[in-house]
Formats: sequence, C-alpha cells, structure tokens
Amino acid sequence: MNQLVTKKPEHETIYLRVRDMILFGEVVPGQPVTIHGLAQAIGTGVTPAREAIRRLTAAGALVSRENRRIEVPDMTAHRLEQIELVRLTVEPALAEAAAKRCKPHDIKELERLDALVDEAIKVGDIRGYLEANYHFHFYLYGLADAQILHRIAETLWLRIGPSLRVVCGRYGTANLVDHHRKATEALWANDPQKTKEAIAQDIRQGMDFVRQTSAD
Amino acid sequence: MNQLVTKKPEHETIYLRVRDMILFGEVVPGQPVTIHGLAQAIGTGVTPAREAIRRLTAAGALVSRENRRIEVPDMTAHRLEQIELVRLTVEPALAEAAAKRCKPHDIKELERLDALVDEAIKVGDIRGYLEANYHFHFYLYGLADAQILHRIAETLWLRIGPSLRVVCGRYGTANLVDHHRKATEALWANDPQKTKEAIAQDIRQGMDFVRQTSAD
DNA sequence: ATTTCAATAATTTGATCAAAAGTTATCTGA
DNA sequence: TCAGATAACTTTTGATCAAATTATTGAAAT
Repeated sequence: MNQLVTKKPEHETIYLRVRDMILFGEVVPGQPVTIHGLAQAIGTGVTPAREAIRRLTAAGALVSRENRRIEVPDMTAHRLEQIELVRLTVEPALAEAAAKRCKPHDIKELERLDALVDEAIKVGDIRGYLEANYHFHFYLYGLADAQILHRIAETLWLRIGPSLRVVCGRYGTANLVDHHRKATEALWANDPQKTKEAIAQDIRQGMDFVRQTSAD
Repeated sequence: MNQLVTKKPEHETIYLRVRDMILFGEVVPGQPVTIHGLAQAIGTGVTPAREAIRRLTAAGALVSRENRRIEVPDMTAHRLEQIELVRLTVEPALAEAAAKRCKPHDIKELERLDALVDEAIKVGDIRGYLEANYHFHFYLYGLADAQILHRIAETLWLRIGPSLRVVCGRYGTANLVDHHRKATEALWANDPQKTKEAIAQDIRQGMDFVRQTSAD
C-alpha cells in the first residue's frame, strides 16, 4: 500500500510551530528564546529545536546576540521603513500574478477568509484577526506560483508579527479596517492591476498602523 | 585582560565557508549536498554541519527535496525574473543610502576593489572576478546601515552564485563589462541618485548575462 | 538483456552526554 | 547595607550512537 502521508521530520514541525507563535503574536519583541526552554515547552528533544531556531535566525525572525543568547528582535522606525519598501515591491507583484491565475473557487475561498477577518475584528479577537489576515494574504500569494517572492514575503511577515501583536494589544481591534473587499472585487472583475493596487494600499495602511509602536 | 576575539562557534564557521562556496561558484546547480559529506570535507562533526545546512536552506541557497535530499537549486527564467524584481528594489536603495554616508576613505576602498574586478576580468580569473565583484557591492551596501535590506540582498546573491559561475565558465570573462566606474564617480560627486542608477544598471546587465544560462 | 525483488550500504534524524560559557544566587567583609 | 567574589545552576555546543529511511547493489527469473 502506498503511504499517503510523508511523515515530516520533527524539526520541521517545531519550525512551523514556532513560526506560528511569532506570526500570531505569542511572543513579544525582546523576549529571549532558549533552545532548552523551547524543547521543553514543545515536549521534544533539544536537537530538532536547535535546527528550528537556526532556520528562524537565518530568516531574521530571531536574532542571535553576541552572548549567544537568542531573542525576538524589536522593531524600529528604520527597520519598518526597510520592510515596507520590500513588502511594497514583493506583495503587490504576488497579488498581480495571483490575479492572473485566479479561479472563481479561489475568490470564494478568499471571501470566506475575509469574512473571518471581519468577524475577528468585530468580536475583538486579536489572535483570530492575525491568523485570518495572514491566511487571506498568503492564500492569495500562493496562487501566484512564485516561490521566491512568496518566501521573502513570509520572512517579512515574521519580522512584523510580534510588533503587530503589540500594537493590536494596545489599541484593540476597533481601529482596524478591512481593505480586502477591494481586492476580491478586483479579482471578480479579473483586473490584476486593481488587485495589485488594493494590496499595496492594504500594506501601506497596515504598516502605518504598526508604526505607532515602533521606538525611534 | 580583555578577550578581543570572541571565538565563533563551529557551525558559524561552516556556514560562512559553505556560503562562500556557493557565492563564488564552487558548487554547481543540481549538485547534491550531503550532511555527512560536508562534515567530512570540512573536517568537522556532523552536528554543526547540519545547522549550517539548515540556515542555508532557510535562506533558499539550498533546497530540501521531498526525499530529504538536499541540493543546490537550479535556475529558471521565472526565478530569475523574481530575483531581478527584488534586487532592483533592494540594492539601488542600499546604494543610495550608502552614498549619503560614504566617506572619501570608503570611495578609495571601493576603487581598490573595482581595480581587482578589472584585473580579474583581464586575466580571465573567474573565481577572482566573482569574489571581487561581491566585495565591491557588499562593501558599498555595508555603508548603508540597513541590515534587513543587506540580508535580503545576500540571500539573492546566494541564489544566483552558482548560475553566475556556470555562465562565466561557458562564456569566459571576456564578455564581462565593469560598470562600477559610474558608481564611484557618482560617489565622488556626492550624488546619491546617480549612484542608485549606476547600481540599477549594473544589476540589469548582470541579470541579462545570467539569463543566458537559465533553462526555460 | 531486462526487470523484479531482496539484501546491503549510506544517510538522515533525534536523543544523550560531556565540556565550555554564561548567568544568577549566595556569602563574605567592610 | 552594599560591593565584590565565589559557587551553583543553566544553557549552548559539538560529538557520538541507535533507529529509521532511502539509495544502491546484486541475484534470480523471464
């Protein structure tokens, strides 16, 4: 019998788990991450935890300080500026490419995800908002079939995840606006250019929102 | 007495070593990389080699295939297009920022590195060209004080390193043109905008050159 | 000669251990 | 009470080992 599920290695699982922790605000900028503590928290050995941490530091999601301590990097205005520059190049390009390959079935899925975003905002569920927002964007980006851009976008989201959590915690979800409607409408209209612009606008406003927390 | 050199861990050394191997064309697209073989080649244990490989796969410099084999990714026109898009955003921005903080001493160093590029082209030393070219660009980018952009640029160079080596090997260094003079002149003139444009032009022509090897 | 199947070899993966390095707590002496 | 030194604890790091997985080799059958 064919084995349908290819068992993924432990370090891959841990990597995905910690990645989610960072993306969805379970960690805070400046928070130290120990290889031991991580292994213990997840309930696994230290070897796969090490490898997961290496991958995350390579992606810039964690930083390794000189005393070989590892922690979640904090955000600065300067870093935010760099991230915005690249996001505004990469993600609209992904959205444009996605729009060209998008099927009605995909747009419906995006609308479903967007409804989750709205719901989370209304209820004030920060974690739910972060997850739904991420899934909306990366379902769209996944349609683009552009792995390199996709991965760059992911590393940038890993960098803003913790800060986004902080600012949401401070100001709540009331100030959040959902700009995804414009994107799905452009997709229905089969208009890649408009989709691209909608995502660019969404990014600009998201980054403005995060800017409220960054130290100088 | 103060310890001036902080001993860097083994996995860091190996990482840098393999990184150089990729950047400077000691590996070929499609070439398999075994964790064992690497440890044996460098003459070290398997644990630090593993961690170095994880970092490189996280950066996209190596790809992990489904049969948990790891190899150097090959280049395609589509990938090249994605890389060019991001390079043309990130590196000119770095050059512009660098131009604003550049001291005469730095420009002299850049001219020294550029002379090495010229020399390598003249002599037909491919490895020497790759190294000198890299050092010219990243000495400049290092002046910008923009770590995030800097690291993104590095990952992109890691992706084109093997292909650049292949195309140089096929066509030799005769077809290479050195566009750095325009950049150093703009730096002397204290003209960030011109510096930015010079680097953008250099990137475009470099990518055109690599395009000759990529499969469809 | 080619294909199939089993056996062998090589490799990855995760656990464990010892040594090195760093951090925290305690104790001492003023 | 407070500063400095020592001790105890924690963490990282690299080596080693066993199990699991994958590739490769070789033999047998058609």
